[in-house]
Amino acid sequence: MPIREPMNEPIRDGTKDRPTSFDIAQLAGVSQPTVSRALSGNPSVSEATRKRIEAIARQLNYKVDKNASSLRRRQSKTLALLFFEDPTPDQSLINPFFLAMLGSLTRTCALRGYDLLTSFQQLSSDWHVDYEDSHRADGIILLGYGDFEEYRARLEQLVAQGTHFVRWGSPQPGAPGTVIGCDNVRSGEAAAAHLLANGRRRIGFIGEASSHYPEFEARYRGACAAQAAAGITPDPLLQVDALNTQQAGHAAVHELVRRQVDLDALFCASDTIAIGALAALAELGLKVPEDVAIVGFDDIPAASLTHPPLTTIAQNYLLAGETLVDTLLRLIRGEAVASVTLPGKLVVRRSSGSALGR
Amino acid sequence: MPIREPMNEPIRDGTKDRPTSFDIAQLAGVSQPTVSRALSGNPSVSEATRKRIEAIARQLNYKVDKNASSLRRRQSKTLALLFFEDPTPDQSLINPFFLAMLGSLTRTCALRGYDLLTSFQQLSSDWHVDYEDSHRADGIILLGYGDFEEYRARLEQLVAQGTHFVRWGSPQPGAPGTVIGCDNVRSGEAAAAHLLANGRRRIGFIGEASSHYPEFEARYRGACAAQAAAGITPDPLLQVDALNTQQAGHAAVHELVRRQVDLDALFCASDTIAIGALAALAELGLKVPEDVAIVGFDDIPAASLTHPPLTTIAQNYLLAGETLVDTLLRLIRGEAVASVTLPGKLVVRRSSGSALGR
DNA sequence: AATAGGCGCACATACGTATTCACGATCCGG
DNA sequence: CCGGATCGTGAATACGTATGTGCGCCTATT
Repeated sequence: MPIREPMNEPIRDGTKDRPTSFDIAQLAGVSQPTVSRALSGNPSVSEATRKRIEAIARQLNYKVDKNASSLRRRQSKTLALLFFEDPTPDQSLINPFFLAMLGSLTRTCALRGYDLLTSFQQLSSDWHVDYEDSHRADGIILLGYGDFEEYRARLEQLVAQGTHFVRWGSPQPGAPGTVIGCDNVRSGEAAAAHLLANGRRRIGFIGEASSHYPEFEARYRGACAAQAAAGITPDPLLQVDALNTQQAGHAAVHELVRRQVDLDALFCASDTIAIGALAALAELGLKVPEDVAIVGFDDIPAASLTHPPLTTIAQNYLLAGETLVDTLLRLIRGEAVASVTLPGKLVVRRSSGSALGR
Repeated sequence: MPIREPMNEPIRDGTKDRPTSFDIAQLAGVSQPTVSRALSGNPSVSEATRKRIEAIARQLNYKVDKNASSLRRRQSKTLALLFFEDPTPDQSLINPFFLAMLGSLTRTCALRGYDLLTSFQQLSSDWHVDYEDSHRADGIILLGYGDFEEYRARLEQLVAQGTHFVRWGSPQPGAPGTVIGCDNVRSGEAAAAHLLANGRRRIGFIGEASSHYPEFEARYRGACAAQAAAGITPDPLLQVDALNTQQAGHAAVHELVRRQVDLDALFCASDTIAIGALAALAELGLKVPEDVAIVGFDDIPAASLTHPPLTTIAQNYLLAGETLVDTLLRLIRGEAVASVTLPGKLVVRRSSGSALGR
């Protein structure tokens, strides 16, 4: 027995339920499949019929049911965005750089006809949230996924499952999946080279040099390379580990003081860290840039507001978001994709001093 | 003819397709409905059967198909978040306060078992994006929807359609729908009272006093009330319209200079505006707070970084996000809800000077 | 005027899950 | 030892859209 007896006889009454393609079909005097084809631009529907159907659909404010459509089509036209946060004390603060990228991500998604599901995850949590397995999303974007080694197994599981995903990070040989990231090494080089050009010789680095944050480590490598090129051997005592928080930056400066090392510049692995460092230096009565020149990383909105304004490496978050989305879409379409490295750009402000040196 | 001949005979072969509840059913030796019941916690399934099914589901990494589930259940367990942006030149900058709220929103959604669809809309765009009509979301959260009068018709259409939505804004009598917002009037009062207590008598206001931004207008009303209570008649020349950008704040200060008005304090309708104003004052050689005391609004992260640090009204974005989500969920459940006004809190920093006055 | 071709549309069905209904088994009190 | 309640499960079907298949009609060709 057919579900709807005379096929086009609408069962739904005048209740507040949204109209379905059957309702449109009945009013247009066609079958339901024709409605579906007309609204999806299928050329096998005549222009006259299409116009008629479209008019009725608009009039009834008919919208294709996304669930039914996704179920049948076997694709959701939705991407999932997963922020992984560091376990910061304040649960609400998100890496400003990622927030800046968010605008670009949603906009690009919209332009490509995709919706974006946003979610925050604890690094520790079982993020087997499986957006793709449950057909909620066609692919996944991972942000802030710094703890690479620790979670490598999970990423490899995603790859094995055939899940479509891209992540923002540090492109590394052998890393599972597709990675979009800033050229951290070269940008680190540029930052250090800038400080060297300003006459600085004892350059400290605040940020994990371990592989916990591959990006930070790459920035440090670049800074070391620049110093080596200038004939300077980086002093390990000048490097302090720090998470990506102002507090950590603040504490790191005090750690350097405790070590009684001589330094005339600081390269901070992120602007957030640099802001904490600036505060600590101010408390200690050290002048920036006269006593200590500072360079940050990210060019977050607050970077131009610090005192003095922060010299930093700007990441192109507009391009970053676009690249993440478009790469993921290519992956979903089954095209071959490669990891992408985007350039960073030195933005000189007052915190790094003039070329005349200290 | 039944769709699947012997009901539990799986049609899908060993391809990379995800398993369905039929697959689980066959392996567990039960019917598909039992699998559905077991996994959704239906108590009419025996504990033994449930355990068996759960084990198999976990082993196969089975996930309920969200589309099929939503289609059948007629609810998506998803909320849509729509950011409405002012037409700022830089398409990428979002109101920092809203970004701060984003974390709270996603977290609250996750806790309540909901997904969050995020989208940016141009104020001008036809945002008949109809997330609820297409059954993509069960309800909608509107942020940054300041242009109240102009779009009132659209909001009323949403109400008429029975769409579930809440918006962040200024609770006003007769406003369509449910509104969650800060107590802008009282907060404006507090800001002005603070300046008055510090001996200021000529208090300027930067921000739309028209209804374009109802929130800004309410803040201005509060400030006027506080001055009136102190026996001061606010000078209309001391009020300058400004959009919510640094550029506008900057320009507003120059406008005040052009008007040659006497002023010893500025209450800015947002921190973003205040930051622009600070920059303009610095250019003009005016000292903050000695010459001009400043109070902002929002307490965005950058507020504590300005020079001098900005006195401002903090909005509790954690509570705000929670309230938005929970109110919307009550609306969806069909419960009666009322608009909510949340308190703002004065955060005193250096930009407003000491109690000793100018 | 007969036929080949194509165009436009209807029919049937698939997508995977949730829910209603009914039925058999078990349990209990009388 | 029997009737009714209770529990656990299977059968059937609904949710709304998209698509493969095939049929009728209209036009163009001989």
